[in-house]
Amino acid sequence: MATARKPAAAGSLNASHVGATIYSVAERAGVSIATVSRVLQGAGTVSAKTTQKVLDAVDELDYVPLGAARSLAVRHHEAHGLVLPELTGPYYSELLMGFESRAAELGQSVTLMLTEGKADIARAVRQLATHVDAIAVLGSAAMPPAVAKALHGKKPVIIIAGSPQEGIESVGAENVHSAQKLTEHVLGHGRRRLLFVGDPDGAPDISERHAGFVAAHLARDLEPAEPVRVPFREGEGEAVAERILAGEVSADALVCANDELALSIMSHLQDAGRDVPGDIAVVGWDDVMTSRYVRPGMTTVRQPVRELGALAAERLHQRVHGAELLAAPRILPTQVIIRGSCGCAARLRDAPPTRRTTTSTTSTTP
Amino acid sequence: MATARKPAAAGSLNASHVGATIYSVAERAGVSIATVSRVLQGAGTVSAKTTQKVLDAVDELDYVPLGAARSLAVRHHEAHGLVLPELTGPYYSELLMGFESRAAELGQSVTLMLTEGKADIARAVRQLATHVDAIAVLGSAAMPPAVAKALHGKKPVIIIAGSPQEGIESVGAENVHSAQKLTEHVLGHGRRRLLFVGDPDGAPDISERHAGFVAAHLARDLEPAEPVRVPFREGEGEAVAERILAGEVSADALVCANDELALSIMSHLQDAGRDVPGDIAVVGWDDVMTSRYVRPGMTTVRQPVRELGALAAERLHQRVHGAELLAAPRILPTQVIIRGSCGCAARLRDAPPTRRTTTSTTSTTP
DNA sequence: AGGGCAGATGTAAGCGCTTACAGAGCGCGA
DNA sequence: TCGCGCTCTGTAAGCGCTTACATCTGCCCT
Repeated sequence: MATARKPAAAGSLNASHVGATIYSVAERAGVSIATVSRVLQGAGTVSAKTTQKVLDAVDELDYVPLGAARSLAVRHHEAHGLVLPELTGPYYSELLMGFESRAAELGQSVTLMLTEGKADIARAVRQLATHVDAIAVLGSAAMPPAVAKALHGKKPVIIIAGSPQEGIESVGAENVHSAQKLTEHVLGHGRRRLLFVGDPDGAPDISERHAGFVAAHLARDLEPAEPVRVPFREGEGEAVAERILAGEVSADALVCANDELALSIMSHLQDAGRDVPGDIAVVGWDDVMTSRYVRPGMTTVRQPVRELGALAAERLHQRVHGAELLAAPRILPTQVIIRGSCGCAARLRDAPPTRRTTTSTTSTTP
Repeated sequence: MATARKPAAAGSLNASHVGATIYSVAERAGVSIATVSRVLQGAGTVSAKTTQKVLDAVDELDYVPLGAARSLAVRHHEAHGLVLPELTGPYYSELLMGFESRAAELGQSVTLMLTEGKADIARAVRQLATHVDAIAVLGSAAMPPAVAKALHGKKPVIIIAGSPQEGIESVGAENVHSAQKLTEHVLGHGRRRLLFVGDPDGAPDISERHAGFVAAHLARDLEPAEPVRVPFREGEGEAVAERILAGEVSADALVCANDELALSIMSHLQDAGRDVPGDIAVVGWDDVMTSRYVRPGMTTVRQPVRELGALAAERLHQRVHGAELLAAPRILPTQVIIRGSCGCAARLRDAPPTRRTTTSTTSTTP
């Protein structure tokens, strides 16, 4: 009879209880484990009759292969890691969806790690690295460079929307150019006391947006004001609104680092009786769902977030399979979405996939 | 010299290039692989001096253990699978955050799978099962019972917010009771032509909410109207609003299956000049961020979604470590959040963590 | 009829790690 | 001084799978 290295202790009773192995399946089908493996991997040639016998055995035993054993043998985890700060708001979720979807198409599973709330991120990343073939990290996810260093060279790493680092691949959405366009648009409404709300030092993409904000001013020989440095958190909007209402800062337009902030500020200003955009214009970034529902509609910038995630998964996969590291970051174009909050004639509402847009671009930096 | 079963082909050149193994670390530290393992696992007793030698070697070689090998040896993946339909809206993200966070605390990594867009879900779940110790599935994620069956018994499975199935553990948020309370509240405003918007057959929790809606009517000897069966998708709100505006259906209050739907409908009705809640009240479910920003604020129900995720991770972990299957579903209490859209005196805005609430409860069904 | 060949299957050697068990070295009490 | 029991370390046997290679059938061709 077939090989029987494994006495399979539980074999005599309910073999499927603890878990059938390739041995039990082979035994049941009356073939060798090599044949079972061949049938399951679809590799090699196995006669139709034998194939059926094996499949039947698999079925009867409810055989679920042990991934670890396969991974060890083929030396591939067939899994990608994704490191994000957290998941509030649509940005990260979209990214994750794009990533998961492409990874799945490529036959890779995705292991997610959230950094927020974790005490020892370096340790967590190292841990993650033991289970996956490659890792994508969101730029702002606080990943100590040391860890990146340790990982890089061992496993492919890609940075999403972060500052490109020597020897590590990056993908991101265009920021500077579109921020400049957006700012120019606001300036075009005759506003002159614009304020950038958000912390340019907080995250690489915010920094780029601020750069665009500054560039738009310089292009018109205007002096850009100092940014109002606040973190993202929703609550911050209130604080900013208070300062404006109290007259501590004066402005006729706010260019916010993201929609959450913009929405919160606008809402507070309106509650206090201010007219948006009459008294003050407010624009955001991200085009979250709420931005379509508020009155006036929020003028903002839409990023191809899902595509970004998919691209990261794709590149990781290619790298795992031998592709060379791409030195230049891949930059995806964004879209400026004009609604009413910037001072444009308010329209009642946009059809969800708004088209009244300006496209600002660039792909793969020169 | 120490064991050298492995000639470690690349050993002579840059050993860390392809990846150091426990053998190369052992060799470099001048100890056996068992000692290296002991140091890394923190198991057994190893002298301080030896420990340091090993740690140094690990550092110098940038050693990252191969998770698969460990998993194979210990017969544990130390990973939990989570199956969700998709990730739009805050619900799934919150759930995922709660799940990931608790799992991480327990030392488990999480592998995410999204069913939306996948052709062969059964195959995907099977695939997932090969890499994880246990799986949590969102109730409405279309997971063929056959798959559940195959998995159950082999690996612990838990259903989140789904219809409990014999032999499979479940966790969920309370629906019936809070839906009844919410409906009663609306009836309390004198409304009599309430409409339930959403498809009770679409998902188990919607069905429960509808049951509460019906119960509230029966408690007052009122006849509940037939539900307006529409899927969740944001676009559907418009269609419903059109039907109301066209007079095809008449109602003075809408009890919607979730906030997305409620918000969309309310927005369309307002655009058409209808007064909410004056002409018609609208209430939702989930307490998404937007519900705090719209005017009037959306009256809704808040679920402890994050806790739900954490609980699922926790139970899975316990089950993996031998805990018995819990027969009764664990039900977490929810909170009815009263704002203006139900007809209550509109207030300008709520402090984000609104407190003007009714708490509706129950834990672990009798 | 015999040789050759291709297709089907089996054999066995790992993949890198954990861990039971055994052994070595050492201090200490009798 | 000897022996006992520690503590620390090494040996080696797997964990369940993949896969190169060997083997065994038939079957066709000459």
